[in-house]
Amino acid sequence: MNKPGRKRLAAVSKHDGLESGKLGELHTQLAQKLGIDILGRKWLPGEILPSEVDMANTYAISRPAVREAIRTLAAKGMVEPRRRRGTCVTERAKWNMLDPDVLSWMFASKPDETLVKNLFEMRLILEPAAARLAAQRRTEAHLKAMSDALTIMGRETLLTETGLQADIDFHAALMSAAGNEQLGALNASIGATVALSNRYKIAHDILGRDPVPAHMAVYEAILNRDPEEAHWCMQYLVRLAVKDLLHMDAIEDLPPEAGKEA
Amino acid sequence: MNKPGRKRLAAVSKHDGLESGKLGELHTQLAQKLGIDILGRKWLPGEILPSEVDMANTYAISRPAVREAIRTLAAKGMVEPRRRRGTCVTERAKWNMLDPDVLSWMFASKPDETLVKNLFEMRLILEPAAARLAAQRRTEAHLKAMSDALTIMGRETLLTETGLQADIDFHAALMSAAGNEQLGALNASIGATVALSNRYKIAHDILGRDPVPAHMAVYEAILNRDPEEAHWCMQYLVRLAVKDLLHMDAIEDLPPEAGKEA
DNA sequence: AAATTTCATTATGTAAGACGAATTGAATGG
DNA sequence: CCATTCAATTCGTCTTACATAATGAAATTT
Repeated sequence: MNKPGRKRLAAVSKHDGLESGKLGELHTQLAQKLGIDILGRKWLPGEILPSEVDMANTYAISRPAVREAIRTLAAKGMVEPRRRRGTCVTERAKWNMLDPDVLSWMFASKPDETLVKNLFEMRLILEPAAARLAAQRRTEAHLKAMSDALTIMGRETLLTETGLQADIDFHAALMSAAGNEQLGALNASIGATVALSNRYKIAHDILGRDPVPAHMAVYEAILNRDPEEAHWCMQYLVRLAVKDLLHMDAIEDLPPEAGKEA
Repeated sequence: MNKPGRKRLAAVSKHDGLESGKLGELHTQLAQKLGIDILGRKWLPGEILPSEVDMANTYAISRPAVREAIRTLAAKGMVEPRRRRGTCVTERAKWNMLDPDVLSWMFASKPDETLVKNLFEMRLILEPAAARLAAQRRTEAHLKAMSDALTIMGRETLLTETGLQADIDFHAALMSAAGNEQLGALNASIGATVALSNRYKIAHDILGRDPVPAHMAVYEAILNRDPEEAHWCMQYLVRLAVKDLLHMDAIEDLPPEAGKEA
């Protein structure tokens, strides 16, 4: 089966090899390619990937480079190398679906609507709770970070890269203010959603409503140490994003808005 | 500075080298050791780890092994190798605090009470919401998995390894029934907490109350497709665990129980 | 004939040595 | 004093070789 004729060349093989341009290290490129392929169901759980030497030949890179790529995927729970058997794709339940890399690979492989809905569902559960905690635990530094982000958002809108980053920073500062490192680890996924929804709006030219007021309301509730208000305002904010992005008034199966009226 | 005298020997260096016994691969051992050290604050964010060759000499292993270990840590966001600068420990906010390995390293480095509190705080936010979703999305397969787990729990109690596993399985089945893959990725952390609290109880010989009734209540609410009831019952269940493990009636800063009476 | 043991195969795990490339920092020159 | 150049350091990569363990088939024994 294996054609032994094809000698490994200088890492520049136009059609199936990896680019040697400014795309990062080789092992990173391969990890990315494999990750995207696995998430895109080109390799299914339980299947065995080609052996390291095969891959090295296929992509015209060295075996250590292949191994490091596999090591990366293994660290994210996606593959499991074992002697003599080869490297096996693990069951989906073991994958770190919230890892920033894995998330980006998911977006790259299939911009699935389910993924977006799942992420917003998660935000709708987490962020209001985080806001509630933040209202009670925030320090001056957190307030300043959030306030600064709001200022930039107001000045730059979401059309500029810095404005978009400010939006992300706002949510990051809030998660940090919640004072729970483990909860804070979910910020990466939230940031991805924020970026996604904003980029979508820009791409489809739906400037829509000004995002600052809703953020400001959250900020003030946290400033005033009002947990309930913070919770409600954040829920409102996320629901707005859902409405804009998914054209849904609410995510099914999640409880409707709390008692308060808009 | 470098002492060139010490030649790298056959991977068995009693005092500072890595064991060559049945502790897994060398790169895994090193990743583990470095991970624990970093989480234990022996290396602080911003600091540069020893160069790859230095480490290879120190632990009497090969450079590829060192590199694979570093690759593992990099995949979890804990270090960032760069040419000429060396491998730098990243800021804590970038670490995947919910990664199973990272969690286990945290437990190994410092059984911090804050960590336990953080994890239960997260459970108290996530699991009731997940139960609510599960009540609306569960399939027969999910019900069977949960029911089976309950049966085993009732038979084995939490004193046996299988009984403990059944408890974990119950929560895993519930998270799966919630029908959100991203949310489901948090199950690893929840499982760690469940295991932790049960092992703690066994170690301190607090058999305490029978855990089955509370679980059964959650199960029945999900069986009956009653989201509110499921939410409440799960919140009650987690609160019980908090009370047993942390001797606290409630986690501060989180809202008190809903309207219902026990 | 069935079960056990043995052994060769195969893929990952590890080692050693060399070179490439990029970035940092110091030395040099304007 | 600033800019440029250059050299040293460290990660990134390649190559080759051997070790190790697990698999499956063959051979032996019961």
